[in-house]
Amino acid sequence: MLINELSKMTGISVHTIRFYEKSGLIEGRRDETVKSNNYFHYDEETAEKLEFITDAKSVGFTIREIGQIIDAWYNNKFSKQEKLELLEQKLISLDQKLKEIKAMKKQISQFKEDVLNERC
Amino acid sequence: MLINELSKMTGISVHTIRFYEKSGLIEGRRDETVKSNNYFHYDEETAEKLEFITDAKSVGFTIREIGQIIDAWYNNKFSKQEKLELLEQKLISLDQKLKEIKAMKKQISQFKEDVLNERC
DNA sequence: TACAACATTAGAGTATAGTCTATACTTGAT
DNA sequence: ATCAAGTATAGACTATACTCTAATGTTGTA
Repeated sequence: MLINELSKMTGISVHTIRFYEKSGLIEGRRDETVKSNNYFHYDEETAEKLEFITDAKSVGFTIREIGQIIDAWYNNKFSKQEKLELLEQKLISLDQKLKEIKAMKKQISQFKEDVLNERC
Repeated sequence: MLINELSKMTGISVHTIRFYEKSGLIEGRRDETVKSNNYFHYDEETAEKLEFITDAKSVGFTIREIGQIIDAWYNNKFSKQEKLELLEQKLISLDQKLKEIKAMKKQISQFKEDVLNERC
């Protein structure tokens, strides 16, 4: 599919998709048999990656981190051992985030208590 | 205390503390009895706020959101009802983040499985 | 009194992650 | 053939959250 269809499928703007491509997160391929244009073609896997990017961004991963995770899964830039270590690190950082969020929930619940009881 | 002491106490740079002050998150007060300078003085509560800001940033709240939470707790810009609603909204958004992080953990665990079993 | 350390303000610079504009070419329906 | 809609590239612009510099004044200790 071309970029417009990919954009509609994923809800990510054409501009942003191009930005992700320049950032190395996804990669379209050109159809060498077509000489009249140099349009990029994208497959289902790219759509999957874009959905993953959306989810990964919302949990706070940066573009760079997301790129590493994608490389650890879809590509072969890393050895098996390197991939496993990288993914394990990300799992650890997610556990850390879980802890921080739970602590923040407690703090804000306490704020609510304080407001309810006119303690502030 | 003066800004340098506050900085050392909290581990936040003087520059960043000033940035937070300009952003309305904290507020020093001037000692009106001292005419020779216009130094700002900060209290323990400001140090607490800065610790809260650090925690709140790490769970992904923006400066604007953090400002609202601080206003809902330390100040009286909002009515009791408004404060409770704002804090409740933040609790809901934290629950949402928890869900997203748990889902992301599952996804990355699956990536790990795939790498282990050479499925990618 | 000298002077290093600290204070203030205004504004410039940086990094991240987009978002948009301009220019130019291609495609597909009428 | 025409023309709206789609595509590519380069680069400008924006928002957020810092981070730093310059200029200038103040404080406290030797």
